[in-house]
Amino acid sequence: MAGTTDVNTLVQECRALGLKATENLRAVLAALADGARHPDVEELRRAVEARGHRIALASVYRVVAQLTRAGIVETRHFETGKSRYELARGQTHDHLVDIDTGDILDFHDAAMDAIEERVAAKLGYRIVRRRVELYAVRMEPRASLPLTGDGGKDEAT
Amino acid sequence: MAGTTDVNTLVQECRALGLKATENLRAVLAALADGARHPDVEELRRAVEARGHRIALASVYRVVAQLTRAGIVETRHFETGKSRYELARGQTHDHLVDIDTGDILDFHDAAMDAIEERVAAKLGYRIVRRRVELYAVRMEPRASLPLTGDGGKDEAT
DNA sequence: CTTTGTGCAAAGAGTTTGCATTCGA
DNA sequence: TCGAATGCAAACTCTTTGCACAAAG
Repeated sequence: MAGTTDVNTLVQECRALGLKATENLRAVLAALADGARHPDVEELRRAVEARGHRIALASVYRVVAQLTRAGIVETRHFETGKSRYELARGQTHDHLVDIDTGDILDFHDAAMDAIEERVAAKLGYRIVRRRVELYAVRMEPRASLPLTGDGGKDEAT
Repeated sequence: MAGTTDVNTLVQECRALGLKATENLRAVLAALADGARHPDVEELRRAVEARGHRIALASVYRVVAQLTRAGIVETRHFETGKSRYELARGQTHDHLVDIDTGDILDFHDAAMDAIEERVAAKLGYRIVRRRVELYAVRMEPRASLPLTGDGGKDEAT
């Protein structure tokens, strides 16, 4: 897992794709690799500057756009009006947004994919990309259920 | 189904909720009831003005916001950057977006709902709202499959 | 008559872009 | 050196808001 998010590896990928390994690029990748999971531009800029490197907001936009085109970053549009970014780990995944805290959990469920494909096929379509977002609240823990040790059971990363 | 989208009925609902039955409200409801399925503000304004009633863009925003609060309209945020609006028919439903044409098909699948709930429960959550969008392309029709009669099979309205 | 809705223009948020300068290969 | 990347500010798109006026109940 640490290898997947290794910054140097990501920079290599970028260079292989013809991008210049600039300080901005490195810093954005580093911030995405071990910062908050789904930062927006401002958070990303703060994360980069927290690493001691100044960057203009416009450059953050340009770098993430570039990385998105390269397939290294995914741009998400939740219902907040602003875009959020995350490293594209190979595994595609969906999101569950905790309405109360704003936390975003990643998950993946093969059966869900299968059903979606079946539904699309019935309509005569082949799925190219999907967006599944579950907006939810924590369930009241029942006394009979364990409280800890399963909260992050299916979460990615 | 025709009864559900009857404008007078919708206006009654609005009045019952304390909204004033203004010309703008009526015209927007009428445009939503029998115009394009998922108009954005501009399209909605054009549809209203095509009915011979002038309306300011700001008023379209205000009317749809009001109707959304009232639960009569649903505001959708696809990946285009602009909001789209539709009448909230009782049945909640998901969307399949035709990448090539921009067409939006509505569908609903109980099994999909069930799986989503199961996944959320496994993470310790109860779903409040969900957003499922499938971005897809038309399948090449195989010679062995019927061409007509199933394209719109599961579509709502 | 009072409350709510309306139009217009201005403001706001998020994002993109033109241009001169800097930097990586 | 040369093309790509950067910073800055201005521009752009979508949406909201303040205010004076009009209309609904």
